[in-house]
Amino acid sequence: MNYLDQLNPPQREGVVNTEGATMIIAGAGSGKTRVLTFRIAHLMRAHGVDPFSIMSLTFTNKAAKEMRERIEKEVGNEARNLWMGTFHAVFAKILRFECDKLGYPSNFTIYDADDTKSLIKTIVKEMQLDDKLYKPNAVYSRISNAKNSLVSWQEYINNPMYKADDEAANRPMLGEIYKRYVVRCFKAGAMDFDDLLFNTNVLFRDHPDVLHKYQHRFRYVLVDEFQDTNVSQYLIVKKLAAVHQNICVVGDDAQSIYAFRGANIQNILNFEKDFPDCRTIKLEQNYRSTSTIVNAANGVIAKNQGQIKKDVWTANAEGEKIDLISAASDGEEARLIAQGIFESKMQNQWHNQDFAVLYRTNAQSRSLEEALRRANLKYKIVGGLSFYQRREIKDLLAYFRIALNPNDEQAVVRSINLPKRGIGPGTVDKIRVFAAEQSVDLWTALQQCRMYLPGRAANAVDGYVTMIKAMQVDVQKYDAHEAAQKIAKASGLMRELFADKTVEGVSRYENVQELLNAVKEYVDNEENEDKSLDAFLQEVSLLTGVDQAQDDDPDVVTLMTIHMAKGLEFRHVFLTGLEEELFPSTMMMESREDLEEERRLFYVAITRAEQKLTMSYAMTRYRFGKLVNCEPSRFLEEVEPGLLNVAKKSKQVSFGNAAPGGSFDRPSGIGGGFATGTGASGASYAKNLVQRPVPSRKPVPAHKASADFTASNPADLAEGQKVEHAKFGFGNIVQLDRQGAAPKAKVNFDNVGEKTLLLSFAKLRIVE
DNA sequence: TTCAGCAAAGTTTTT
DNA sequence: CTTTGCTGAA
Repeated sequence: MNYLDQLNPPQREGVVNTEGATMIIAGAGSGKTRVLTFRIAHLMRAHGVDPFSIMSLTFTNKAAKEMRERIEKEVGNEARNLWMGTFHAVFAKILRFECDKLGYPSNFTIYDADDTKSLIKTIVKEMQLDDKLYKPNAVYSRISNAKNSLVSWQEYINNPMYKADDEAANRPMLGEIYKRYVVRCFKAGAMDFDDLLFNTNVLFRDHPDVLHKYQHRFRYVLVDEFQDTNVSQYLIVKKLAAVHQNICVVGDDAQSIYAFRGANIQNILNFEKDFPDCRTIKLEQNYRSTSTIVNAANGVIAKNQGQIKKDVWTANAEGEKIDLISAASDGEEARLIAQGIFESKMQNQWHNQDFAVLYRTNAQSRSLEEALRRANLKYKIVGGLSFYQRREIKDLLAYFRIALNPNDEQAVVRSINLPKRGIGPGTVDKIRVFAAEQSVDLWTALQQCRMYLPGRAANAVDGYVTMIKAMQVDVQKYDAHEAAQKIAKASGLMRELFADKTVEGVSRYENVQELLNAVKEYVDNEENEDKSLDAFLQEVSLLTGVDQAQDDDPDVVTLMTIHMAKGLEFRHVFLTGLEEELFPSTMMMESREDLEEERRLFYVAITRAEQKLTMSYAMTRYRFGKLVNCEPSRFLEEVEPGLLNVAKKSKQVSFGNAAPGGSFDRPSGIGGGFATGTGASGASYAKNLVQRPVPSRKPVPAHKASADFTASNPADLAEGQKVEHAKFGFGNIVQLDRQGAAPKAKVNFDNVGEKTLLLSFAKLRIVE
């Protein structure tokens, strides 16, 4: 068995000991994916285990796909039959079979974060609560935490501890919101992400026969990235493995970076309690990185108190020192990074794909993108706004959803007046009120609109209902692609987008075409047995940023958040924005645990690098359009100075008296670590650098527009064009900006002076 | 109901 | 800097 020869002793132990409970603590770059793939291959090849009885849970769909491909190489296409995917995807699949037992329709909708937030918003509004206090994000994170800890709304309301907490936070109605939210989702036949796990737990708890079935089906359960599982997830796998006890979890407590989502390192400790005979294996040899990088990472993570003892080491060469770039601004930082990539490419004969630029927040990608574009370096952004989160895509998906589940409230709200059908928010409210008062389905309320709506609105709603009914027929009759095309056409969305000849309009139309292509691809893919639109939608709603179809050109620089980079590796990593308040993030700085999670994030970032690491920070950065002063991150001080190579590129920056071994200049009272203890540390010394003058507002003289005034198509506008505005009179276009989501024109008006107008809002008529 | 125009608020990380 | 939400006019 030659594959066993490719492994070191602990790795081999992890592969061949397939029976019983196993916990593999795998240091960064120690080959845990390799162990996991070989373990599964070994099960199938050496023990003849049926792939249908192996469940392997990963963190992203992409990880699952890669692992499946690697296993396929070992065992052939039988690997297809493995149950492999994210927790959410795998249990959504199981729930589809079983959820009638919980009272859900089998084609239940999955609400994404947008749907969830907008539902919470409407509930808060309906309860007439202060939306400043009950912000959707805050409310949802509270609900989400409850669900991930398996606290139902009943338990939540009855638990005086939660009540006290909420009252202390001035949000006494949270329990009621939780209740209404759950009820509303249930009525809409919808589950949010947390429900997929919560309801799986409910299913297994209340239906022993179902649990029994799956317990016996899955003889082997494997969990990757175990450190990032929450209580809800852990209980599911614990129950599943209770019969055969063949459970293998792989993780690294040092890389736990999802506590904000309910991930619980405690699971690792619980595991040893729940499976007392468990075999614990440590993988400590790092094969990925130079010793410089491994040592730097070790030094950093050693500052954390709570961790499992581990000694990550490497036999790799020392490699280059870690470069540290200090830039005067975020713009300069980006420029120096582009330059750094260019030089590294030349010097090492590396390609674009060998580079990754990592940052803490998505907002940081803008300046980096700009610099890379200017340097002619091809790049891709992983995550951020995914294709399926674009407005036009979500609009069309909303129609798909209604055709399958006409009670999907969020989809109805989204689509009912799009394109404009004369059904405004007032009418929508009336429909909702009727549904609530008569306690009927939303779909029933829509069909009975004549009973409570005035003629004109009722006609409009009737038209909508008729259209949906036709779509429902299409979905039953055709495969996903044909149905999707018919729905896209019938909805009127295509016509509206096609008519829009602006740059953005054209690209939106193309995006919709792209979605239809994706449906086609889905239908043509032999691996997908179920060709219905329903199946396509289920798959799509669980896609993540990393899962997206890669562009045609693989040789590109990768830009992404550190979170997205987990599990990946690159020859040369640039870690940017190492500034107090940004990284570690102010929002995270409420406790020692918070700081330690940020430090683990730093650790993850460092250990992505194979050959070379470059870190950078800027002294000033734009935030909310304001220039803000920044201080170097405390994390920089935690990197052993001997491993650092401070670039001398920027003259504006001094390191104070930072002789080797010294520390960075920092205002007194801040100190290293978290001496001040409060979340406010650091906030005191970041102040606005530039006070921008408030533009004086001139009164706008009235202008009588000509009677036949009509707006020009914004696409026809050009710089230098003479135009007339309905309100401001005549002027010349000084500058056109079609870059952003909202294109703008700067116009110099004869009477009013320069004004910047959003093109979509501008009533500009071209003057010959 | 729709739309232009203006004011205010918002940016952690993700399934 | 962007996006969202409100308001008054048609």
